[in-house]
Amino acid sequence: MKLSSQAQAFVLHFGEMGSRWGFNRTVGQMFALLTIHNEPLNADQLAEALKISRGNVSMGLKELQAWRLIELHHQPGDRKDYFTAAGSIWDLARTVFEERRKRELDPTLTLLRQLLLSDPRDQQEAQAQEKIQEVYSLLEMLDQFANTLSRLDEKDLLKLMKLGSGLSKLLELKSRAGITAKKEPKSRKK
Amino acid sequence: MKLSSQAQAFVLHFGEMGSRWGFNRTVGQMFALLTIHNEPLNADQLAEALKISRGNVSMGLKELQAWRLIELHHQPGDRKDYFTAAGSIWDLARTVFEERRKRELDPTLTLLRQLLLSDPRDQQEAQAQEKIQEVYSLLEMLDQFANTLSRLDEKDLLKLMKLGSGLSKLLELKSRAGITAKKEPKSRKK
DNA sequence: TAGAATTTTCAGAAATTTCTGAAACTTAAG
DNA sequence: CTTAAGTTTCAGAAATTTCTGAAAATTCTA
Repeated sequence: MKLSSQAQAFVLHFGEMGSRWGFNRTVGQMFALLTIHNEPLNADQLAEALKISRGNVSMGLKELQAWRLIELHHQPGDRKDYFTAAGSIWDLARTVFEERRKRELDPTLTLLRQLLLSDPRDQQEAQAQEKIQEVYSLLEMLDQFANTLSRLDEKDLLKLMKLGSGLSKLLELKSRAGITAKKEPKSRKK
Repeated sequence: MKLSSQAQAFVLHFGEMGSRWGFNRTVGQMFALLTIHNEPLNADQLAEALKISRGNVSMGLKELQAWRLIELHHQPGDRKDYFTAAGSIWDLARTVFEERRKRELDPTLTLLRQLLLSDPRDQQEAQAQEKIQEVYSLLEMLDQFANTLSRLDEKDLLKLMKLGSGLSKLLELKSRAGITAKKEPKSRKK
């Protein structure tokens, strides 16, 4: 396994960025490598290509599986486990997005929900709780929105992201849309 | 400065989540505290409330300023620097969003752009570059979209996030919208 | 069932990040 | 000026995270 300088740079960069994206350097590198490499790779190949220990590869693969970013394959007549990136670039991006939502939002929502249960003992606490409520409402909405985006199919997602400044125009339209939509009985069922 | 157990929990949690959101524990705590506390706080108060060193507070404040999340105030007749969260919860969320986009996307886009310049030497490299192109296109679009969202005013943003499953319906409408919009000359100027 | 091939685990080493606190620096007041 | 109040800096200590590699566990083959 020799990496072209292109691949090398790509892999190293993803290693560096890894921490910002939620995993550590070697996990980032492994993911990057599995992403640009078309053929499945086994643990030894990864260890060799990235010059890291076999044990580290094993842990990294476990983590990438927890992220649902890679999948296991087998080559006929070979007992080794081979891995590839799980799906297209789009699939991967979507998965990262969903996983990050889970990890970055859910625990906070749970805590805030809890904090909002008990009622404030004094003025001071009342004000704090108000703020907590604001933070909660916002994060809750964000979470819902992220959810909505996750559910869009690729076509719609693409359409949405390509809208650019057309988005606000579309939103303006929105209030009228309900009416407009009703006015257009286009297709009945389905 | 004594924190209610509510505030305590809020602050500690933001400390723990900090790393996932892009800053370290104490910076997360400082930010949380400035967010729920309505009055401006000075460095000594922060250090005392969070039981961390004065030096650490100074560094943390610098970082929060780099994130544009806090602002400096002065109390008449007091030479100390006082800080508050910069704006409403919405403002803060928006700022975090923008800063994260900068830190998580921009460096990668820059690198990938660069990698795409040189042309592949062999089959292997060609395939890798294809993948890199795919990743680039996706991240570029994501970046644009994040940009678009950042520019929306609060009203529109709220509308959009509240759409839920209405979003895909609105998108369906989109193709027709261009026409519809032109057909409605509603208001001329302003 | 033995043993060979492969993967996983995990204690401690190495690397990295965060934090402290004393000293240096800055600014305003007297 | 000189001094006092306040802030920043930064070397090294402490804490945390990551990584290694040998041993244990698992799985397949014969």
